[in-house]
Amino acid sequence: MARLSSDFYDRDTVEVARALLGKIVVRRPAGGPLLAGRLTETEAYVGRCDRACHAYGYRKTARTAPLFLGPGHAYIYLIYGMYHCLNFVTEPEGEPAAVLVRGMEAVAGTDFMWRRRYGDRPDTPARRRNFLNGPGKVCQALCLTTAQNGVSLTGEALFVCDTPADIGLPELPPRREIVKAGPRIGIDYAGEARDFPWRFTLEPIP
DNA sequence: AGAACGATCGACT
DNA sequence: GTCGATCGTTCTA
Repeated sequence: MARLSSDFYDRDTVEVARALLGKIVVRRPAGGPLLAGRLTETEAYVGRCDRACHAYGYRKTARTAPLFLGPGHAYIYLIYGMYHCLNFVTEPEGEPAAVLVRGMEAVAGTDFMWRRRYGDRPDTPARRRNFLNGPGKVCQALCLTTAQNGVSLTGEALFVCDTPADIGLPELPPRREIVKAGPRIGIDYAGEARDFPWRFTLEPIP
């Protein structure tokens, strides 16, 4: 299956965060169906210069070690004691940095992901709106926990590809969309980095 | 050893 | 809009 190689991630993190929008994240959970989503919201985190990054100032600890594995690995951590966040490690090896996945649209395995999020609760407009629009929600739907922390994105369990055709699915209809940049969410503690416009969303053109 | 806190979410006023 | 849940990581002593 055609997937993005480590070269895709081996460059400036802000560029990767933008380039990932519209791409397809693919997950094969053990004993579950193929899951896929179209990325609609990302954020860049750069250890070298960004107080909001867990590896700010090249801080290497047990938690941040995956950020030093080099481009094309997953960095997944537990937050607030109950949710997980998925990141793709970027930049050349030795530069700890990553792109946080904050949102996506379901492409494959939708029913399975719905069950992961809501169990048997029925479909409502509010639940549709809030299905996959947050980092913890994405990990819940994709069955991602720290068990997958550090895995290579060139493996089978988790990777990104350009289009659904790359995994044998029908192409999606073309859409009018633009990339919007803005400040990142939930990092008010991060000093000057608080205002970096490193959050990217894919928005419909009005 | 102990305390503070967090790249969140959902329930509730 | 506010607030609590819940626990690993990190820092301080």
